[in-house]
Amino acid sequence: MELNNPLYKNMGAHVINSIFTIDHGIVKVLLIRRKNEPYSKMWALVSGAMYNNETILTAAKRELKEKTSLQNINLEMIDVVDDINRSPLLRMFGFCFIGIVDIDKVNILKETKKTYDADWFPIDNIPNLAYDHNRIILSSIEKLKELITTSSILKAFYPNGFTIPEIHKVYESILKISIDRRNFRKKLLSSELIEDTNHTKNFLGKKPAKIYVFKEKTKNKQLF
Amino acid sequence: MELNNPLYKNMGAHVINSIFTIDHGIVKVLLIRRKNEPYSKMWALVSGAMYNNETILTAAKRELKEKTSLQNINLEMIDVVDDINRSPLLRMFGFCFIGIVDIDKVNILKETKKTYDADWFPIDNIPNLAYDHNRIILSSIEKLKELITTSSILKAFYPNGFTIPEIHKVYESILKISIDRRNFRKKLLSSELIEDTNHTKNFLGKKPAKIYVFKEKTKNKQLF
DNA sequence: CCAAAAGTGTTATGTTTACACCCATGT
DNA sequence: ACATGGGTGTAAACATAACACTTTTGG
Repeated sequence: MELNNPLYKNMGAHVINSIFTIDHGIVKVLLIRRKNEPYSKMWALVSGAMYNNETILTAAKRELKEKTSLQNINLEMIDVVDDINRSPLLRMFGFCFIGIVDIDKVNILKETKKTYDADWFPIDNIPNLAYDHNRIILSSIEKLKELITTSSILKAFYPNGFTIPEIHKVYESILKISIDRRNFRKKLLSSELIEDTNHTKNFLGKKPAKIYVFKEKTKNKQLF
Repeated sequence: MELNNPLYKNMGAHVINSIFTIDHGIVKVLLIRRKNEPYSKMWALVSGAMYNNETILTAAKRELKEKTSLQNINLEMIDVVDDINRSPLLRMFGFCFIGIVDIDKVNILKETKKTYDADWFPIDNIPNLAYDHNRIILSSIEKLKELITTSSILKAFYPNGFTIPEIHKVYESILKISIDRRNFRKKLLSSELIEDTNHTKNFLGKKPAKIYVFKEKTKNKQLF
């Protein structure tokens, strides 16, 4: 490779996180409001420029932490965007990630050095976003549906285990379908993706529900 | 983004193509022998450095054409590798693509400005490769299996249509399983991924076989 | 003892597997 | 006419879908 050829270098990269949650049955995505140019004051996915001495995943986690304080979130790369003019400043790749968090267990920073605000938006009601994030959030929503049926992206969402009725609602919210309770339970159990923990979770005035966890190995079986 | 920060730029990218074919039932991958440093004289996947004024896919196709003369091949990005030191010269992303061609319909250039040789290697017998291509070819083989069961990557392999017995052998070769002829036909037909062309293909001394084509829309249904 | 949600079983329906015979062609 | 591989149908096994009752808890 002729390193003196300027065509071979002078590139940079963004990392762009679509962080989802489920809030009372509504699927929501985390957005931040930018302070800096370009696209100052606009809402955007949790994103930023990557350093050339870190890995892509490290950059994604760093940006997420810097702009929202979220840590230890499982992120999965789902796409690379590379329109030549997608950034007005420099040729920038966009590495897109997806993650899912429990809204009740996280506390989002409202303002940071580079952001004015941060909030959860229902995926049916997303404001106009900076860069090419309008397109990216749409493909992330599609990918979320795909991931939930073939892999257990939900493992990260329920690190301490989950009950089957809980996760049932999550599937219904994301896929926008309704699934028979009893058949859902049977399918999930027979998939061998989850296992019983011998613990139960109590809900007020209701029969306690068994707590399950995702097994380590993912078999990549299509569920729905 | 503070453009004067050197951490934000000075990156480059490789495009790395795993081109597969099926030669008399054996799955093979296309390798080239490098002329230039680094890794001069070593075998490698069909790859090269991307220009900062082209898209990633354009770069992948350009490299494929420059080093093998192959054109109009359908390429799909399957992975991004980003170890910080994967290239000794510069921070380089590696964008990995997969493609599949019909060995009887292509003619590979043996030598180019940047390559000494090019050849097809059975995937069970691959020489030591340049860069991190040993790892990449392994994940490409796994991805090939995955793609063949969920999408019709074979569409590009059979642009003029195929017969069911032909494609049946391809599935068996790649997945290394045996599938009942009659059930294979039924599953593929009922998947609605393919349609009859009302043409037939003659084989010497055998009953002519119907020619099918893949439909445009891919439904992403898991077949096996 | 009542309401609310968790947990279980059974039958019907659809899908996949296993398997055997007939058909069109070139020699 | 026969050898070779293409094309079709059917019954058994298995998986999925539809559906109703019992259990545990807090109030």
